[in-house]
Amino acid sequence: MLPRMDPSLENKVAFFQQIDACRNCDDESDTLGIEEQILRRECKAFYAAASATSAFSAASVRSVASSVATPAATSISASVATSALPLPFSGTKLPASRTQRTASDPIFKPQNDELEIIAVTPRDDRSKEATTSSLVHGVPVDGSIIPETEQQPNKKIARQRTDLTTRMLRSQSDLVQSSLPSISMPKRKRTKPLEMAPESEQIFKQFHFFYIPNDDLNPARRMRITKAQEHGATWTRNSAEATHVIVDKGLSYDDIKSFLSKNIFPPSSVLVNDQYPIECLRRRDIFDPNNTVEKYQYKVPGDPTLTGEPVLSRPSTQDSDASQKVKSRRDAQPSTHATPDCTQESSGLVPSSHPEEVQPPKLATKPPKGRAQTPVFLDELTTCINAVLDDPEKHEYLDESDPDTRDSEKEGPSVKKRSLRPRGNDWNANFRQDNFMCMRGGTRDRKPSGPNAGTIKLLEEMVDEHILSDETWRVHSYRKAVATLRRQPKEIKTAKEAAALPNIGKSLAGHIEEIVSTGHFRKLDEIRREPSREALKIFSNIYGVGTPTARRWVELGYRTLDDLRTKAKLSVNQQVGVDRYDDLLTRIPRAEVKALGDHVKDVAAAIDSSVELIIGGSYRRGADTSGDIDLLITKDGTSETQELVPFLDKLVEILTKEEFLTTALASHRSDGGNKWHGCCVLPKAAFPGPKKDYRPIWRRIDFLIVPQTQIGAALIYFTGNDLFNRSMRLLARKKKMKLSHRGLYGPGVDEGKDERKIFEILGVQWREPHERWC
DNA sequence: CGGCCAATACTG
DNA sequence: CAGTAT
DNA sequence: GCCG
Repeated sequence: MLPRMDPSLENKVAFFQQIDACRNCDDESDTLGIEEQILRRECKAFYAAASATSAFSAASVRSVASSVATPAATSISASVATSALPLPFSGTKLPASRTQRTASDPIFKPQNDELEIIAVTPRDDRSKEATTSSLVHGVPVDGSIIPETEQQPNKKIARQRTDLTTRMLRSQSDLVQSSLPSISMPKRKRTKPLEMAPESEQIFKQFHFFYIPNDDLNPARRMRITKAQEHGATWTRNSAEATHVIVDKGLSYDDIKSFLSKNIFPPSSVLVNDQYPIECLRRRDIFDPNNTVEKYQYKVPGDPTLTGEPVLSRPSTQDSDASQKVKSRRDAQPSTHATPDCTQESSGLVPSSHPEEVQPPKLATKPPKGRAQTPVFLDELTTCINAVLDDPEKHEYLDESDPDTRDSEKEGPSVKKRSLRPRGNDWNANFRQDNFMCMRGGTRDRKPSGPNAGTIKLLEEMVDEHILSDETWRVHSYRKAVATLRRQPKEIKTAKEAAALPNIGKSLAGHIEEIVSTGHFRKLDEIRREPSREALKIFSNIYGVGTPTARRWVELGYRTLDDLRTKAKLSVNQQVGVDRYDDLLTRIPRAEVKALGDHVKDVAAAIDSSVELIIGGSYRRGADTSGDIDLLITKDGTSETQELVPFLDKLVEILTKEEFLTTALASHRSDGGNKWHGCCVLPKAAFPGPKKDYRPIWRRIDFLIVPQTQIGAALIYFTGNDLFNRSMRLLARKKKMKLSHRGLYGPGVDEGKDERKIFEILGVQWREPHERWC
């Protein structure tokens, strides 16, 4: 699944780049624990009064915290509030996308949406999904499980919220009294006068920061406010003139939405967390918080614009579940769950009813300097696993220690900031005309811009070569270096300059200087000169062939696929890989993935209408094209894989018989065997164009049977992306737990059914499938 | 120096 | 067990 | 390859 999503070399490169980015996540994940703890501690303190029971187990605290972010009970009202929000967030996606996509889909299956299934978060099918989601992944999921967890927490939340509201209002009223928007500070005992930073560092000049809570009672916040003021910011208590709304750590969107809706904030204002100003200072630049690859780093937890979904449906936990699950809609229909409203075409509603909010195209970046003035909605693209990504050091400075140190901390340890390239899923591009670089309908795109674009380009090409050479760690280092380079605001010209940057050592620094000064990268040119290189690339793209085998063949003198066909001894799988070389390397349009999935679902329903099929992989993440199709098969009430084996056998048998499946690549499902790998082709009947033009393209397809008790973990695993998975697993390990496709295990922990709970237990903020691109 | 990009399952 | 794939 |  994940790995194969990018058969082509180019894609591989991109893939690795992503990995790199995620790696950071991983790195940071270590610290996540700390961060989390700090956050929770603060959160707890903040809501102290509200908390009835003081003695919470760590787990309890965690769940409370997470539920705070997504109280189900408030889902409906939340949506309303959200829609009414004056704040323009980025990313909200337009409704139109669905229609567009569908319409343009070449392989659209005319058949009704009957067997809906895919729970995915694809915006295209959003409406449907929402409707069907009721069943959700598993289980009584929505219905039973979630409710429980939410129930309790909600009450607390309510209390907390009240408190918060009070505080916010309080400051608000203060404001009224002292109409002085700017410089006047609340009556705060200012220990020390502001020590204004030099003019050159007054990066916040002309910006008005509105804090939530808008007071400086909290020492940490006071420091942040002071710091901001020293750099030119105006602390405003008038929401109407706010350019930035800075939300304290520990507060989720749900906590503040009612406040937001009760006050007027200019549509151009930006909603960010308390980390944003700090990062601006560090970078000495007002960058677009939505355009950082830091994923959610500067967003408020639960900010509807985070998810790519329409604001409308965002809120409840329920819908999130909905998005993940798939259901066989025929029966699902009646399903339940309330909130028909939400489910009700979010896509349709959103557009028409609240086009405005959704609208604000570019507000994230402030008017003045932001050099990275990319449209806000970009943030969706850059979304990633941020679960794991906070820079601990920074936080620590902020929260508990001397704020000054953070400034000095500029370069050093801050390796984290990585700017991911704007991944372009065309849906993002489509849904608004003012798009830009996201052209590309295939996969990720590369960003040629930037002061170091030229250098980056060559380094990335070298990465490709190193990948082929199987120099894993070198690739790793290059990627990190490229990431660092990518976020440099100025061109790095000398080795000295380069070496001063994190992740760039002596060696790479030299290469960088060479590239900048000569325009060439000799090592790259040399490697490229090797005639065997091309063959190596071709061979390693064959299914079933890795770099060792590819290299071996090259050494044997083979150079073309024909050489292999005639001279090499191929394994069964490799034979298929060679025979269908082009097919298997061809990306699968989203529409086809759906069509293929629908077909399987139809057959599956005929065998056993109670099984559920969920298309995972990149499709579930909303990708425009996929490298293969991953189908998760589960059924209510199952607790062991075995229980589904008969079904899988039957399914494969039928699909093979009707020639949907063309070949099996791995099917030994002896004991724990829980999967089937093979190839399939879209039935001619489903081909949209003239039948004579129909040409079956073999597609890689995987079936994975999963007992309902493990569907949550399986969904995580099969949704990826791999980087995301790795960071999750790493995090689990750091927390003395183990995460696999079967579940999350650890002392007192054994969760496999509920995807969301796994996130919770790990202390990772929930991320919709489409937010799991790293 | 050793770690860094995991955790497993199937093929041969 | 090495290699490949997920 | 970089980092600790």
